[in-house]
Amino acid sequence: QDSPLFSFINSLSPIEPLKSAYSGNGLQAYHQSLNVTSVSSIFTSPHHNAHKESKLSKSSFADYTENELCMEDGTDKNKSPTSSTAVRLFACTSTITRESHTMITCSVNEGIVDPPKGPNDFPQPGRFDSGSPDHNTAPCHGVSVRSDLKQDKCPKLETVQTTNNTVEKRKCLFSSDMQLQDGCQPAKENNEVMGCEWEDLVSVTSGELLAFDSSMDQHHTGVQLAVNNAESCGYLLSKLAGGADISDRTHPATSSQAYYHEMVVGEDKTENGQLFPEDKKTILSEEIQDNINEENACIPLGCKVETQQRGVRRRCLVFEAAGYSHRTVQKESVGDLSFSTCKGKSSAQNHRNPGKTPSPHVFRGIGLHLNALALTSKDKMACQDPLATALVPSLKTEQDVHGNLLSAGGNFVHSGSGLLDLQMDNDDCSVGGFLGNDHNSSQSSSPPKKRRKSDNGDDDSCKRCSCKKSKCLKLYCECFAAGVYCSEPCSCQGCLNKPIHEEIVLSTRKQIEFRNPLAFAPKVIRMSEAGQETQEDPKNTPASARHKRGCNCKKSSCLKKYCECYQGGVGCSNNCRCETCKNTFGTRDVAVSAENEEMKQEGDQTESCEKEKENDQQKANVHSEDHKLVELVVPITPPLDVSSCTMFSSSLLKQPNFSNAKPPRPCKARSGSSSRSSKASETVQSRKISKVGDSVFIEEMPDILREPSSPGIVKTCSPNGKRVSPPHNALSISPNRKGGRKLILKSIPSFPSLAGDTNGGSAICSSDSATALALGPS
DNA sequence: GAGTTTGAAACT
DNA sequence: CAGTTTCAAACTC
Ligand SMILES: [Zn+2]
Ligand SMILES: [Zn+2]
Ligand SMILES: [Zn+2]
Ligand SMILES: [Zn+2]
Ligand SMILES: [Zn+2]
Ligand SMILES: [Zn+2]
Repeated sequence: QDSPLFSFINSLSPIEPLKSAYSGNGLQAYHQSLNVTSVSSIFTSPHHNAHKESKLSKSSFADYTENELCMEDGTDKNKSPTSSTAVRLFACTSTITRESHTMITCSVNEGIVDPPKGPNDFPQPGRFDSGSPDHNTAPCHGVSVRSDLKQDKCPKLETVQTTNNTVEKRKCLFSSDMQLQDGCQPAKENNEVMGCEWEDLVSVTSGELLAFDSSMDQHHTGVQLAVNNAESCGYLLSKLAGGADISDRTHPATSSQAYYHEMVVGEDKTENGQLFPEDKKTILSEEIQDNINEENACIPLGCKVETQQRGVRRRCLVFEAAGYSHRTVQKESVGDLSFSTCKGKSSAQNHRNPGKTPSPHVFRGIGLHLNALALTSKDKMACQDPLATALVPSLKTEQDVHGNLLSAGGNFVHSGSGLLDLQMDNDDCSVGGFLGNDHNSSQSSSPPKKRRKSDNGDDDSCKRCSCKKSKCLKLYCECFAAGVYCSEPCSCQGCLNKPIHEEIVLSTRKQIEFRNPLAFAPKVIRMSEAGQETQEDPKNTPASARHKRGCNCKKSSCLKKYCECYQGGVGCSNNCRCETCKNTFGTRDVAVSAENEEMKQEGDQTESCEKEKENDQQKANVHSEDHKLVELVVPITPPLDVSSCTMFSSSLLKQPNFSNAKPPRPCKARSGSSSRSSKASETVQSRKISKVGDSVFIEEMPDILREPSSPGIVKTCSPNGKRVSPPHNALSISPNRKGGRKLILKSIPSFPSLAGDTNGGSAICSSDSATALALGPS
């Protein structure tokens, strides 16, 4: 048994020849061995098998073999339900891409994962089934289509490269897994400890997968599966290699995410790098958006999805993120729309798979995965889908788990993917613009339209870095920092942050990450919180977000983009060391703040403060309202300590990751973004604070994702980028504060946890090799 | 677009 | 960990 796995792994790098086809037999057998009856039943479901098989047959075979391997592994370890899923995934994957590697990995993971899940199995299966049947069929087609597309579009050369990449990726994945195993806590343990959580996770995953299926088609499903699988795989691997111990540590979730990322990333890269990119990317993005929108509805994917395999994967990734957005959207609903197209669409479409919808956002967001997951769960919950419901619980759990366990896993993932994604981002950027636009035009109706899309902006908007001495291999470079490769819009000199220098980029990234694990973690953490429950106000809960590391502003009073907090659209937290903080999104020491702030302003700092104040006021004058709001808010601000919250917020972490990836910011607000932001902000305002917070939050995420530019969240709003944007500020501010307070409580901390998670995740993701490093930390 | 300001990143 | 230098973005003009 083990031997097979090992062999499998070994073989991984090259492509393995698995032989068997993954046929149902394997699965069944597997199931039996596993014991998971319930699961088995689910998996067993003929439907799936049939579908899978059919799919598999269609697609690839090599993959299947892999599946077999997986199966075997699984059997060894036990697993079950998942296996079936995994199988599907594989099948899908295979078909979809050559990425079979990834698939393989996944399969492995799946095996592992499944077992633990046992309990969860039920849900999963159910979900699975629900989704799968219909979807499956469709997906298959989709897959085939994609293949065609790829072939057509991609030149042979590209294909070749891709393959190579894939292989490498595979390796990486493995390595990652390995690492994870080593570093990570064992799934088992977790399971035991958190049995519930674990289960939840699993279930969640399943749910997600299902959702994907429905919405996205097979591809998505495949992706999801892969993800799930990946997670499980990690265990397996660890077990196999290291033995149980490893598995114990690792978090399945984490592993999986990481993998997922990688896979996704890998694809993206390939596509991006090789293919082309933009067009496809754009398409993808669009598709994604569409999907997202549709997702809810369940849709479409096939066609759209087909277009780009990549897209699919991304979508998968997005999922998580999507969840986020979704949730928010849903909750907030309309208001959100303004944010991004997505929202609008979602609102329109939402129905079914709300969670998915968001995915597009996520997609851009990059880092969102983790968060997305969490959100997803919520979303799902919110969502009507049965799956969702089922998932919901699990989702939450997942979040917790992630946070707790894995933070690492989740986080890292993004990092790894980051680079890859980055490329995506570029596309995204543009896309981002379009997102709204495209979607709007075509799909949605939406709402808001986002504006113009493109019009404008996009083009310009997407400026990127203009590095001269860093070669774009240091954090000075926004592209690099965001985990993206430099692209056309960049005006950098001596740039090495390009796909062709992938090795260098990854190695450099690892180094930096090694020094500072949080380096690529999302800067801003958000909590979504769900709000749900929280409810303090009826409205919603706010979401809080804060800059992980806090700023150290001295002269900007945190009122300009010089301040990372402000730029990120979040208020300053206790982590900030700013002087004279006037961050419109919330000042530091809020709680204390009211009094303190006043004190400070008038008293101590008067000096600098005064000046600043004056300046601010001046601006304020312009914006006077804003300031006022802010002030008001300030008092409100509660005293939370973020710290406590933060750590915890593992879930947040996830998001951040994505966010981290952020954008290359590039885009300025200019057209699109600005409009967006403004809209968003407006919306927010109108809505109200509590929501506002969320909305803002959402905005941020999306923005980030979407546009690189937005980074600041646009918030900033100011289209020109000039400094202040009063109105916006005001709007945003209010939300923040309100949200901030509440949110803060929850989210704030993200920092550490995120970092940890992120790091780990990123490491893993990022590069295989690099990843390894990452694992350790968390 | 050039030049200044700014605070993070990098370095010591 | 603090202090300094380097850096590129944010901002100004
Ligand atoms: Zn650069
Ligand atoms: Zn660049
Ligand atoms: Zn560059
Ligand atoms: Zn600041
Ligand atoms: Zn700050
Ligand atoms: Zn501040």
